[in-house]
Amino acid sequence: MNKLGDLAGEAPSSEHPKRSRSVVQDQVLANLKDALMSGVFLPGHVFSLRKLASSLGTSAMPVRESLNRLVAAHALEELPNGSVRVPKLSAKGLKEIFEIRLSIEAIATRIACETVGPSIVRDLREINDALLKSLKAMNMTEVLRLNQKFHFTIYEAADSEVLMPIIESLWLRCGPTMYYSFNSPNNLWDNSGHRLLQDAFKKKDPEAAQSAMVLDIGKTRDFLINQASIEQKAGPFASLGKVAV
Amino acid sequence: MNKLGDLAGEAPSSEHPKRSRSVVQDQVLANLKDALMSGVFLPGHVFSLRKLASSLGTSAMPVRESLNRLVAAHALEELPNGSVRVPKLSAKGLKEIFEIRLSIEAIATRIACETVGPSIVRDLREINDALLKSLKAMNMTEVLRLNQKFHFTIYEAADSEVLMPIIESLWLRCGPTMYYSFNSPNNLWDNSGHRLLQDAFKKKDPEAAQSAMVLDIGKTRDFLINQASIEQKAGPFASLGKVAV
DNA sequence: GATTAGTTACTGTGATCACGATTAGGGACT
DNA sequence: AGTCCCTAATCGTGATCACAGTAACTAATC
Repeated sequence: MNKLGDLAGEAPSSEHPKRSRSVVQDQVLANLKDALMSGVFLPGHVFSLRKLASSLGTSAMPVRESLNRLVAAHALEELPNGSVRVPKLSAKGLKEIFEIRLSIEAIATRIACETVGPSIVRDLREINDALLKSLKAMNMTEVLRLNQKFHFTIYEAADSEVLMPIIESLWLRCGPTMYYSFNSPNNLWDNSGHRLLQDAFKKKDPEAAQSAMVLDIGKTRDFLINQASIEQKAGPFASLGKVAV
Repeated sequence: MNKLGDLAGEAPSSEHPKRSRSVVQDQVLANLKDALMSGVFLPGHVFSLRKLASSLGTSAMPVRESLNRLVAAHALEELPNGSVRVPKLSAKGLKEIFEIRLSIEAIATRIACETVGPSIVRDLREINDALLKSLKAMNMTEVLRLNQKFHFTIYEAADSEVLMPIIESLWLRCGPTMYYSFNSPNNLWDNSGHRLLQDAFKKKDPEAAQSAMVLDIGKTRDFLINQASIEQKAGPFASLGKVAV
């Protein structure tokens, strides 16, 4: 499973590629973030600095700094020997994260609904239409990607440099687990939250938008908690072996 | 301004110092965090990798990783040329941070009051007594340190790996500005919030504790916002530079 | 055949260097 | 005296290396 993304696929032994500024580290970081959100790495996966570097076609330095940033954002956790891995969320930790997500994303939703223009209504509808189509095709990877896009379209509208990093960190933390759980068979996605959200933004009703977001996240949380208790043996919450990179 | 702390002051050219594991980076990071919270660096201060390294008696590597982590936590911000500096908070940014602090720390306070044992009452009283003493002596550095200890005693009691990193990040972001503002002459510290908090924990009343915390943070916010408008010319709120991503 | 000891490969860490870009400073010319 | 250009110092970045600790694997011994 080489090459996480389409990062400059040249051989490491080639001559100096034209790099203007620190694009390398940014690309590596973006790649890793995307991979985490998309469920490329399972919870518990341990990263190897040199292997990751060579698989990305770069040296260890940019990977070191990227992993360091993800550790600082608690998207990855540090092992006693200094290695980093994708955290295995306990049921308690998962519940905590969603508790905070409820509060923070509710605030962001209210602010967004208070300040944003009407163009967001169309954006949200388009995203949700695509989501429903992917849901019908049972393409859960795409469903999760579009769900993320739906939520972040709202949060970006809040235009807060304080809220956004917190929300991103929370999503990075529960992303791997979410991906894992929503790939299970008995998965029925409830779209009522998204509908209520669109209605609230159409009517520019911040209170309604806020409670709709609380409802939407609450449903996701309940599903995940339920899955956690089902998959307690083989799921990402138990001891699962490492996955080759 | 050499030597932030008492970090291994040996000459870099000496023989191998006995280092068991990655204590160096941890010490550097702890030093920088402490310095930020204590107001050693003013908002706008630009860091130089090599100078910081030599002033700390180490090489560039541990400093690089520490600064990187602080950037990831938004405690420092990245300039277009890759240098990092202490952010100059705009009045809007400061207001946002305190808005989130109100929500997050209120939750942490409620959880703490619900779960923690009675020993916290004594701890809080001791800290607040020392705070009042330092206040009488007009030792504002000590007051700020004890205020931080008071708050974090509560937050640590909530025992959450989700809330604590968020709270720490928020304090790191507004720390330099707080230190700067509270060193001003016309500063009267209102201790009523701390008193109400202690009462609430004594009676184990989570709701009262939560609203007392909201009150306490709100008072600090109002004072800071007021200071911001006073010092609009020369203070840390002056012409806010671009905010790099 | 099971256990233990020894060796080998691999881990992150810290230090150092080359590179390109940016910046500040000084000198010369108008 | 003011302005402009050139140079030198400094910046972060990416690559590479030595080191110490650890984990795993192999081989020898009981």
